[in-house]
Amino acid sequence: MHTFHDSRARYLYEAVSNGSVRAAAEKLGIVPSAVSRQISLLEEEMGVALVERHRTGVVPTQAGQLILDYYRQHQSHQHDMLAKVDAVRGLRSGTVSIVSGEGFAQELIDGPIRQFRQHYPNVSIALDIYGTNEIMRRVREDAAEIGLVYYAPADSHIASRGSARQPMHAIVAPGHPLSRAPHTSLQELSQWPVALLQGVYGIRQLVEFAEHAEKIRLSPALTSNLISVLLGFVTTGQGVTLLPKCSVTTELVQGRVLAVPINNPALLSAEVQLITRAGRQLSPAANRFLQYCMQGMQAFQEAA
Amino acid sequence: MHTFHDSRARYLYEAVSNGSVRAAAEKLGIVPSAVSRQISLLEEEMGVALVERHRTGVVPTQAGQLILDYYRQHQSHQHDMLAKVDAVRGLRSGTVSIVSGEGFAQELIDGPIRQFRQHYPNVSIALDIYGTNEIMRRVREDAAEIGLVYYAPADSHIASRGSARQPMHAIVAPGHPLSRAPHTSLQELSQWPVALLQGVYGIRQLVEFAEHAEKIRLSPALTSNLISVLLGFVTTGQGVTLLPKCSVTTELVQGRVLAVPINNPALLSAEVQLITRAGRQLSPAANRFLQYCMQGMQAFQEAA
DNA sequence: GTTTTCTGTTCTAAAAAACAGAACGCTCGC
DNA sequence: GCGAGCGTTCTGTTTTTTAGAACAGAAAAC
Repeated sequence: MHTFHDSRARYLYEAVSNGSVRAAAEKLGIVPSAVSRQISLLEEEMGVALVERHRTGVVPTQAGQLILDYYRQHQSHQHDMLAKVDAVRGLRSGTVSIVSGEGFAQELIDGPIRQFRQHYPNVSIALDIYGTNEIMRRVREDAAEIGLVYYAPADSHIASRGSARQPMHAIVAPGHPLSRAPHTSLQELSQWPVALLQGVYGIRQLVEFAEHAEKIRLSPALTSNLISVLLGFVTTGQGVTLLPKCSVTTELVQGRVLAVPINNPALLSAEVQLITRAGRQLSPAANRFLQYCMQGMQAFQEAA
Repeated sequence: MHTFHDSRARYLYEAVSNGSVRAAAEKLGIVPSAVSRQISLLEEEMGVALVERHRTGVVPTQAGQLILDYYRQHQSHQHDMLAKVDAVRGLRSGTVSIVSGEGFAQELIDGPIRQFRQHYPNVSIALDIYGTNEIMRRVREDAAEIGLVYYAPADSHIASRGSARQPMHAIVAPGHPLSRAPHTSLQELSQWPVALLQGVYGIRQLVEFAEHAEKIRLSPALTSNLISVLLGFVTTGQGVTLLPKCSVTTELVQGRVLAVPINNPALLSAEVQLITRAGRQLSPAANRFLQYCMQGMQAFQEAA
């Protein structure tokens, strides 16, 4: 028995459904001889008669009935599958996976994610928080489709799909001596106890780059892997930390902290990068989400 | 979206399963470009990318994965269907439907049906008992595949697939005056009370034909639609009945009745007919059962 | 840095499959 | 007998699929 051709089963189905080969041919928009031939070929392949030929038309044999039952079920399954694919294509289904640094999570959730979910409520979003290196690795290895990262190291496997300037600021408590200053400098900051992220984070790496450029060394009084820990250090009046504004938007509007610009070329020109793996074909959902992110970043940059 | 080609889904499946287009091509015994092209066509039809092309091979997208899931399930269903068809073809499944007169049921069950069931235990047999006219109608209208009928009227829609001489006998009880006679005649029978089947039965119609030919009228003391009723009339010593031997085999071997030949051309040349609808393509099972019936009839005729 | 060696893809011509159209055989009912 | 309906068969034509070579890209080996 050779391979079964489902297209031929359709001819059998139409012939039996419409009662005759000629009626099936008319419905299918082809000539009766083609229908007859395909049914004959199917019978040849199956090694058994599938229809009885009468003067009045055709009726299925036992074997033919089995194929018809199969064909109807098959059509149903195919229809279901096509609906699922169409849902993915039409962004009525699917998942978009994002990895970002902790500092962007709040902005993402309150901005692009909220908007995207309003338009495509059935698309699931996976947002995972990691350090810079892990973000790069996950995007590179397709564990996530989209990455949002600060101070991304150059990587030929990674493509930047957009960026926004996010200058580093000194984050201080409202009563702090620096809170009134219009701007500050690394030199000035070195006089205060400083809390910084761990070295695996891009924010920290950028700070170290600036330190190196200015030949100034900030001795961190506290390091952590969570921004909220640094903010606790600041809000309790123990010192300052260095973060982009977007990482502390909530605390800024609440007045719990203040952000003071830092006069340093590297820190001023710092950017947040929207990345994907180079050459990757993103899912329709991820592609659309990317557009929302780029719009959000543009708006954020204009507002700043 | 055009019609979905399952054959193309196979190329997608093999490409993903084997990790690369080239490996799929080798497994399928075709050239990689053909696989690549078919996948591209499928993507074009679906309007969405189905695989991501990497240096190392291909991996499915979300939409591609949906098609793969569908394809695996589809393959399973197709396999099941093919197994069922193969079972019908190999007589490991299916049904053969038979209609016969009451007089042949016992012979059928103890002969062809028993043998057929030994060889093909998984084929179901439907044996229904009707009068001659109803048997002819059911075979003609495909309500049954095979008919076994006595004194079948000519019918262009009905094809005789075999026949056996079954002379009509006078059935009498052991103590009856006729029981010792080597043969009898219609004339002689008219002297006794007679039990006959209803007019719709071929046996009765044959008797009436013989009556007409000899200008003798048997006035039936009892008519019934069941042979067992006639036999009850006979075994209780109330009179005689007219039946072929095969209708009373059980009672003959038990000695409960005796069969006396009747000197009448029509009754002597009576035949049982094995019939199917003319031009009908019988199922494999019915075809085989027909062979068993023909063998059985031949053996019965030789024994008689 | 260059070459090699894997990917998948594209292109044109050839092979295969499906189809169109006419003619045929058959059966029924007129 | 004859027309009308059915499925089938046959012979070209059209469409679809495949073969084969050449190409582009990227990683690994030289």
